Amino acid sequence: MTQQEMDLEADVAEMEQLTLRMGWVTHRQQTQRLKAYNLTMPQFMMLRALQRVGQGCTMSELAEAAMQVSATVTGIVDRLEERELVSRQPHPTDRRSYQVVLMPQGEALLAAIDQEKRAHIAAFLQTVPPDGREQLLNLMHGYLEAMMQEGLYV
Amino acid sequence: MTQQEMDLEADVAEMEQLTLRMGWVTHRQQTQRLKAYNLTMPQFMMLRALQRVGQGCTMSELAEAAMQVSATVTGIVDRLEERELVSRQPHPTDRRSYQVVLMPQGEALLAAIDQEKRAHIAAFLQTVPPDGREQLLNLMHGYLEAMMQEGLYV
DNA sequence: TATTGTTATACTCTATAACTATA
DNA sequence: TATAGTTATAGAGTATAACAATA
Repeated sequence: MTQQEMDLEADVAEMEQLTLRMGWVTHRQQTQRLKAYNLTMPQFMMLRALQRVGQGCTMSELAEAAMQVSATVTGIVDRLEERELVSRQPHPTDRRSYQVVLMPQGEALLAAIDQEKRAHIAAFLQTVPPDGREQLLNLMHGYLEAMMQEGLYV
Repeated sequence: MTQQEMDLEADVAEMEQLTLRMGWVTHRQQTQRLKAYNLTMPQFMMLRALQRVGQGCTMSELAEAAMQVSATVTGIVDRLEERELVSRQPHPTDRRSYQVVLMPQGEALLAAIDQEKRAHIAAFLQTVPPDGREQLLNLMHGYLEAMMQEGLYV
C-alpha cells in the first residue's frame, strides 16, 4: 500500500465520521429550531421544495422534489393546508391533479425563518477567510452533485 | 454596502440552500440505504453514539451523545436489544442505572455498513485534489465545532 | 390500461408528564 | 430530596398496498 493510498484511507475514515455527525447534528438542531415556528423538518422541506419547483406544481412533482412517496406528501400537505400555508387548487387540464401553491402566510413564514438563519450562517462564514469561503462553496456544490447523481451515500 | 459585504451576503444565501439540501439529501439517502440492514437512522445513530462514547456507558450518556431525551432512547434501545445488537447490563455501583454494551452482532453490522460506505466516500474524495481534501476536512471540522458550540443552526 | 392522488394500515420516532426505584 | 430510567400518551412521519377517479 502506497503512502497516497494510506492518506486516502485516513481521509475517508475521518470524513465518514464528520459527514455522519454533521448531518445528524444539523437535522436535530434544525428540528429544534423549527419548533419555534410550529413546523417539522418534513413540513419545512416541503415548503422549500414547493418554492424551488415553483408555484402550481403537482403533488407528484412535489413528492419527487422532496424525495418522498406520494402518500407521505398527502399527509404533510394536509397539515400545511390546515394552517393555510399552502393550498391545493384544481388543475386546469387534468382533473386527477392539483396545483399546489404557497399562500402568503407560507411565504411570510419562510421569510422569517430565512432571516434568522442567515444571521447564523454569516457568523460562521466570517470566521472563514474569503478564498476559503469560495473553495468551501465549490466543494459543497461538488458534494451535492455527486450525491444526487450517483446516489452517493455518505 | 461595501463589495465585501455584498460578497458575504451572496455566499450566505448560497450556503443556506446548499446546507439545507445537503442535510436533507443525506438524511433521506441514508434512511433508504439503512433499510437494507433493517435499521432506522435514529437506531443507527444510537449505535454510533454507543461506539463513540464507549462500551458500558449509561442511558443518560447515550441520550446526550445522540441528542435525544431519555424517553426516546428507551424505545430505540428496546428495539436494538430485541435484535441483540446491544444489551443493557446491571450497573456495578448504581442500581438505578444500566451499562449499555454493543454486542458482537451489533459490531458486525456496523462494520458491514462501514465497508460499503467507505467505498462511496473514497470515490468522491478521489475527485478532489489532495490539498483540497485537507482543506475540506478542516472546514468540516470547523463547521461541526461551530455548530456544537454555539448551537449554530444552518 | 395507465396514471394521479387518497385511504388504510402498521410501525417508528419524538416530546412531555407522571411514575418507580434507588441514591 | 434528587436522579436514572421507564411508562403512558398523543401526534407526526414513513412505506406499502389497495382503491377511486380520470386520462
